Amino acid sequence: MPVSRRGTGRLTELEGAVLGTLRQHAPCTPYRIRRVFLDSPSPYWSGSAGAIYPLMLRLERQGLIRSRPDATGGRDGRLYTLTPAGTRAIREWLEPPWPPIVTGVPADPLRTRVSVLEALSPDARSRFFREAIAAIDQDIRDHLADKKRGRHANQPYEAAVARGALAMLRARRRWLAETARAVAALRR
Amino acid sequence: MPVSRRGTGRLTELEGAVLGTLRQHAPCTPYRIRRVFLDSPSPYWSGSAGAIYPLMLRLERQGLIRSRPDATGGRDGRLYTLTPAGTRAIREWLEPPWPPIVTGVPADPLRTRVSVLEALSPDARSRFFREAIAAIDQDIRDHLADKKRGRHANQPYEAAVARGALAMLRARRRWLAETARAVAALRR
DNA sequence: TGTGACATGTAATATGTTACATGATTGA
DNA sequence: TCAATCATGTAACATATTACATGTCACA
Repeated sequence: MPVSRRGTGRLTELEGAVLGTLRQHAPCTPYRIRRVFLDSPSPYWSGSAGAIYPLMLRLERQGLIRSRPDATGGRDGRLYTLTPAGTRAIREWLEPPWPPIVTGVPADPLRTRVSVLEALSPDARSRFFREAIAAIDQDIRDHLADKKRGRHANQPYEAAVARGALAMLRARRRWLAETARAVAALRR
Repeated sequence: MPVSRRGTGRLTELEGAVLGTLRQHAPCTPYRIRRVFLDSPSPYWSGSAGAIYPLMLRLERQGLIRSRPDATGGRDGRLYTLTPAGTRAIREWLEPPWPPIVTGVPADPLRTRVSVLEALSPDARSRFFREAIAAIDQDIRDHLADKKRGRHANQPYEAAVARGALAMLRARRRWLAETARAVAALRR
């Protein structure tokens, strides 16, 4: 699905993320931007070539970015930079007012599944919580390892983003553990 | 975007949510299911007709649901029920192992924006945090009002989902407030 | 010289959004 | 009787995914 509904005249989430990434790395190639998504710990940003290359062509046609030939790499490619209109578009995307999907409760596939959990046997339900908590714990460990390795030191916004991701993982873990207890109590 | 990448042989998020909702309300019309999405406090589930009707036709072709004519409504329509294969598909979708997008850090449009916040002036940054926190506070009030009104009383899983959504809103609010303070400190 | 990682794309496909058309029901 | 809402769809469109084709580079 087109996941991101476009507010009037506004950028989609992916467009905003691409322009924002370009702002930090310009001038750069589409692959450089893909790399940022591919290396991101969030599984949400796939960074697939079929998304990024066509998107950057569209943004250039819209006048938000500009490119020049790039000879330095092995193959021919293009180096992109923001235009003034692109910079304005980023600001408009960043600033309020936002569409409801921006500030509202974020989607959570585990929460969606819990709403259907009645469909499982009691044993399978216990297993659901056990495995989900284990998976989140693994994610938390990965995030902490990243942090220890000094990723984002001296990059206050990236560090804040990492703290935010960690906070969400922990809050979700807490909620799952509580819910597991509540569901186990139902059983009696 | 197709928001949900399909694990091998598995349902997408929307398919899982539709089958799960059907399970709770069967036999019912596609509109009944749309209604659940439309009434959901999460802005993620749009419940647009153009998503639901074609999706249910597909699910029927795949043998996961079955329909019969419905004369009770004003216009002709169809009443759907799950097939045994549909019930199995729900269980498979619910149970581990899950693709990374299920247990990983959920996407958060506000977090994405924070990673680009350098693009704003200090004043605009302050405004960003002020407005974002205000929007979340409003959401929290709405959720509490729903709760007070007794929505989901006696429905343990729905109640757990509501608690989860509230927990995420609060964790996000806390993170935003902390980040606002950290950013304000940078300014000096 | 062959293999795997890096890099630049394109094509076919799937699916969600927006917008529209249509009809029934309800209440002012 | 008019408007709004409920309800059932369809069609055009946008855009992300998967899979593929291709070329370069490092290095064994």
